[in-house]
Amino acid sequence: MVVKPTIDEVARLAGVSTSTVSRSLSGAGRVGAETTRRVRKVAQQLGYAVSPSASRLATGRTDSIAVVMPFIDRWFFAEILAGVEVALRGTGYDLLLYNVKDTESRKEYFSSGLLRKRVDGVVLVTLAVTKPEVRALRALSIPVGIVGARVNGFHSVLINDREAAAGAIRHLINLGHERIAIISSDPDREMHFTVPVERRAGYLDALRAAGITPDPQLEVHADYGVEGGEKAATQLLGGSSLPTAVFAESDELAFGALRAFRRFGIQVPEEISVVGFDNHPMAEYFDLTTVAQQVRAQGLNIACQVLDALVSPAKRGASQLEAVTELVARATTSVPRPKARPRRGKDHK
Amino acid sequence: MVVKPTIDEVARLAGVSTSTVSRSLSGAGRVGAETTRRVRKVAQQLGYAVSPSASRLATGRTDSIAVVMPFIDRWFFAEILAGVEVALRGTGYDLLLYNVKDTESRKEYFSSGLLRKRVDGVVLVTLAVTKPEVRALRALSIPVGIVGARVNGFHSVLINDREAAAGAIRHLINLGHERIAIISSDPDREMHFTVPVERRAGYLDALRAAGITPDPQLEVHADYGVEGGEKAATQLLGGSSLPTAVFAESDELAFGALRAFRRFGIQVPEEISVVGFDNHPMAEYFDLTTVAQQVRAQGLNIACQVLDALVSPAKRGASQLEAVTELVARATTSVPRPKARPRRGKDHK
DNA sequence: CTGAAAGCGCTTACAG
DNA sequence: CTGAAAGCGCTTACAG
Repeated sequence: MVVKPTIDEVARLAGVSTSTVSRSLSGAGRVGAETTRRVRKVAQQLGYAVSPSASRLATGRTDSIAVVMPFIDRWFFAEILAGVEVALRGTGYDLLLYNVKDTESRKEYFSSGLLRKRVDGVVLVTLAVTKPEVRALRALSIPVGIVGARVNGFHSVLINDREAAAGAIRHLINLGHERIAIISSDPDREMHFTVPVERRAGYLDALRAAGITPDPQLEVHADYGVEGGEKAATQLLGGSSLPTAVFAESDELAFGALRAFRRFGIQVPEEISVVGFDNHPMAEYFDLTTVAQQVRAQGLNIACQVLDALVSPAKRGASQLEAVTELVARATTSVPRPKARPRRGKDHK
Repeated sequence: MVVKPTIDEVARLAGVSTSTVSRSLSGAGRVGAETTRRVRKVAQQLGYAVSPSASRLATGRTDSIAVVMPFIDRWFFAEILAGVEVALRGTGYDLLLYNVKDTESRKEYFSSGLLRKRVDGVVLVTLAVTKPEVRALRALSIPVGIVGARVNGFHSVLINDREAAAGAIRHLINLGHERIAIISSDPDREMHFTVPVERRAGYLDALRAAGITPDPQLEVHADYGVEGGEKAATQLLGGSSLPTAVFAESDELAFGALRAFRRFGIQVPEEISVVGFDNHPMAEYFDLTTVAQQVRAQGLNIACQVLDALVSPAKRGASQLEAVTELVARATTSVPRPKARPRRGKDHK
């Protein structure tokens, strides 16, 4: 009825003090059951809602969690966000979304203390935070969770990118491949993501462990997304000696590679094997062999860690979790074709 | 330095009153340039940040915008969200993300006045709000924007789904198709999305306008996503008479259909044409003919409308915008194969 | 241009 | 179990 019912209205109509109204509504206990019921009913009828601002000022809490990520419309990030949201739902915490892209906006973002007094906890997604940023975050003295990296004192969840990538390569090696190419995103980007670095390291690890000398010619960089993968794969095809298998840093790059191969009439997996990473929803569509990780679960997990730290600040030790990965062998990988005479340099040219 | 610098500290060190500190920091003017500079410097050194809660309580504003959507990890929604975020960035408004799924949580959500006193504006994404929900939103008396629907008094941005779908069908009809199937998502879902209804209506419009009698046999429903499309297309193939073209309500469904056809050895577009809707990033990959819409731009747009209403509440008339769509003809559509004798019922059986 | 003071709407010791 | 009152940290008329 009333446009802006106040706590005093409720108190008056319920015949109690505002203190009692507050206690009844917050369920803080120590209020008679009958009184509580009456107050709640009046509040309901009036459509009274506690003012979050006032409540926050009085308690010092913000009941909000910030999710900070460099992208929000890329599959991985949207998935993480969805996981965090699920964890927060029903807890009473609001989810504040922040997008920080370039290094510049990040600097401003973290140093300006934008987060200060604004949230009770932070979830960072795949942000390779710099030293000063870590310091700024620590100064907030609130729980910080981070997906895809490990930082001392922060909660974290991540996969072992390096080992998982190595596993993918071993899968190829076990099949008999020796000339294995890698399509990875450019690590020299401003964001300093660790994924390209780690997955490439795993690639090298596995090769070396098998006594295979990595061939720099078989390494190509790609821009983000399917088109990037297609371009990179095409570049690979232009090289002086062709690989028998390709490891793409992400499924999206792998999809692009598949397209390039199809376009050039190269049979997968007969002529070339392809393995991706992530188990993107479309991976099954393409029957792509890949390394599966549970992205959404990671989002859920990190949010739970932060929430938990908020509830019981006692346990000072920030938990560091590792999410499992699993090689999913599908139809884009097989044994290399039996020592086919290299067609090129023989029949033509 | 200080863990929790207060405004009084700043005032003392700057040798002014807290009022002046407040005015200097908010840039509300009427403060000497020199004073402002000094105050700002002190605040900076102390690492002082205004408390949003206190500020909000004092001003009555929340400087926050809520984005409410039924999904957050689906392409369309993530894209909208990204657009909204871009619009909000740098404006000082926080972006609160809410996910309401089933009807039940929605009822609770809107009626409980969770939004009340919590945000200055709301963006609803593809939520076919019910009458009571509209009422609850109106009662908030804050600007409301809605993507994908039109509601009296609310700002909106949407595409003409019906007409755009009809355009896609006309494209097929112009090519010579008459037996055109439709794969649409089930409109009887709890969320009451209008998209399936509208796009199907456009499909029927175009058929009728061309004097083609719609064949219920050519209508199939699909679950969300690629797999849903694949299943639906397969179902279509099992029908008694085959279509020469298929219109999928979304590109994702179309991708699934493409896969089904490939799996059954049916050539696209030679044997069957396929047209999707959305121009999903992967549409180009599949060379899919589709109806393009600018999703991110719609998110940006609706946020701008809401922001604008916040700045100048004078203009009471909520703006209703229509985003343009465009048929992108690619390689999955062509003229139907020349009156091939229906193979089935002749050679076998 | 600047300051003293009231007030925003809650929560929470402190008494009872 | 309940109430009166202080206080959370700002902003903003109101005076000057």
